[in-house]
Amino acid sequence: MRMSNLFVQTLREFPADAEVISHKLLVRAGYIRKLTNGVYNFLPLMWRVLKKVENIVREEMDAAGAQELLMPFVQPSELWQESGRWDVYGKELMRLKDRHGREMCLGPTHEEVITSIAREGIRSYKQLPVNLYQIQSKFRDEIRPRFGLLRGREFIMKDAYSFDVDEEGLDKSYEIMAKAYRNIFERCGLETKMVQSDSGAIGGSVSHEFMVLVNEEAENNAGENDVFYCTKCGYSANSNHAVSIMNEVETDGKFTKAEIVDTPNTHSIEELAAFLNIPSTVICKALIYVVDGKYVLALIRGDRTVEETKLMNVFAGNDIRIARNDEIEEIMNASGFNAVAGFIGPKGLKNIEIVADETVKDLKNFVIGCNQNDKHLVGANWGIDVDLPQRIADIRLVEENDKCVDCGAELKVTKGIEVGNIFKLGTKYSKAMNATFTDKDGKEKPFIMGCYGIGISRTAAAAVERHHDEYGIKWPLAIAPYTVIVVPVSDQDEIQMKVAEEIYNKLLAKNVEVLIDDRSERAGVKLKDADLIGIPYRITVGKTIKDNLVEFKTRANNNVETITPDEAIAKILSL
RNA sequence: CGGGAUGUAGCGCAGCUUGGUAGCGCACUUCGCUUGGGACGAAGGGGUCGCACGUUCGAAUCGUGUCAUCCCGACCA
Repeated sequence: MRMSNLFVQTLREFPADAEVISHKLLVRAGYIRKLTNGVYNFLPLMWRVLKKVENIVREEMDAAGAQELLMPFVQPSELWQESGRWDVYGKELMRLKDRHGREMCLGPTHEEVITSIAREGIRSYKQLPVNLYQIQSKFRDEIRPRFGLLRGREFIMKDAYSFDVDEEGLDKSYEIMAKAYRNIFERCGLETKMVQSDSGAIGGSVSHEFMVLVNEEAENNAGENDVFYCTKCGYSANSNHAVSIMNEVETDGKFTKAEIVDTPNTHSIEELAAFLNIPSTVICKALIYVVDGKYVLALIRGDRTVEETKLMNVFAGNDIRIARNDEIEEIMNASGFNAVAGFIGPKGLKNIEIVADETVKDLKNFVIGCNQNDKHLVGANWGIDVDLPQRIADIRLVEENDKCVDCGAELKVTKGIEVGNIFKLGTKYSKAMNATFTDKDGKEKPFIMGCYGIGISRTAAAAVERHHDEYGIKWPLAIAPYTVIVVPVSDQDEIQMKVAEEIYNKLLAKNVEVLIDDRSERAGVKLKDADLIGIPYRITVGKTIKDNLVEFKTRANNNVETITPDEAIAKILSL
């Protein structure tokens, strides 16, 4: 391709509305252009990159025995009613009505559709196992789209679904996918970590995410997830799922008798601890949440943080948020109190589910809210002054330097970009949608399902996050839009142009994806653009051509060699 | 959904306080000159100042509303 013909517009400056580096660079280098909030045009260079990623995904999925198909982007509400998700998916599901008033939605994922395909097409265990996948645009009406391609509303995704006769088969399918995913990301030039994760709204039991770890110190860190990992064994998990063994702390408050004391204006644990001159570890914190519209009181040790996903899962919920002040008022009124946040306790509260984190079990002579403003109960003990809730669970966020549950070594945290995930769905959808097959024993059984996603556009953006420098993108070879760019320094120089054209034509003849910068621009412009766009290799034909030498630059490490044109061609052909 | 900010040419911005009919840099067109790290000169083209209503002789500028975009928060009581 000739640069003079290539549809690309590089910008001298970064776009004002971009925050993270992949977004800034992809816009500035002319790969993408925003159409509206969270929705982007993929321009020719970007489309080449996306096709590269797609093809790697295709090859590995096909090699793993999966079969590609394509399902509709618009789906009828009836299927979602069947699975039960029409009412629980929330506002992320883009709903619309057709001209007859029938409710439809834009597909955010395709469990329902694939399940309907399976129940019509698969009758016998002899047809199993099977794994079907597609690569397609998805739409999720995100609360807050951001970070360019990393969290858009419309994005390209590969979603695969496996069907097995039993759990054993699912385990096998799951393993095959995990292996395929490792191959895919490795081929894309991305180092990933497979971490345990919450299974979320999709449902099911076991799930893992593939995270591209990003540098904690990087400015405008694009990693939206916290990943806890063991420094010794292989344990790693998303913060919404991570567990740990905690370090020992002081849990005896040493208050000799239980009494209600004045604690004016101590709205936070820090203020309360400072006022009473005690460590936060002898305070029992009480937080009111709303899970699927129902009130929940969560108790946790004062130095610890509630992990909302874990809390939500205790109640098998779909939605969780902290209660608003007016809701707290409502609860208090219903129980005959008037305390505000900061002074809440479990004792005497009505019509509320109470759950305690494991951290509060061992508290002795501790401090806890008593539903009276500006007062706390000190010297409290479970069973004497306050009842220990029936429901005790791990609802806490793991912290750095907690210990690994598998080996006892220290846990560390890092930021990650989730580029893929794999789920064991089990029979969640097949049962709900009555999707069954006839097994060997002649009985009807629901399919045992798994689902497996890869964000194609996000993977490309993550590659930019990981591979760039101050001058621009450094595409990994496998997903670069072009392999090499030939740059004649001066289009006035006949010899330079002639040699550049020769190199270009020889590479073209060998089916190399090659660009030639034949524009009548000054050298600086052409070289800056080549760096910005991030083509892995550059062959620069300049003055030294009179000695039959060109410059060969490797963008990944910015190494420069001076070699002959034939040597340069040979290097490219040997890649 | 709450809080903050911003909407002026394709991109990045100034002008607004103190109303008088729009400007700068990049990009674009033509000519000249230049060609190893985003040159230079000359001449051009391009904007209902997000939109609506209001105040005024007169609104990019003041007021009200609305839409859009970006950031922060969705949180530890």
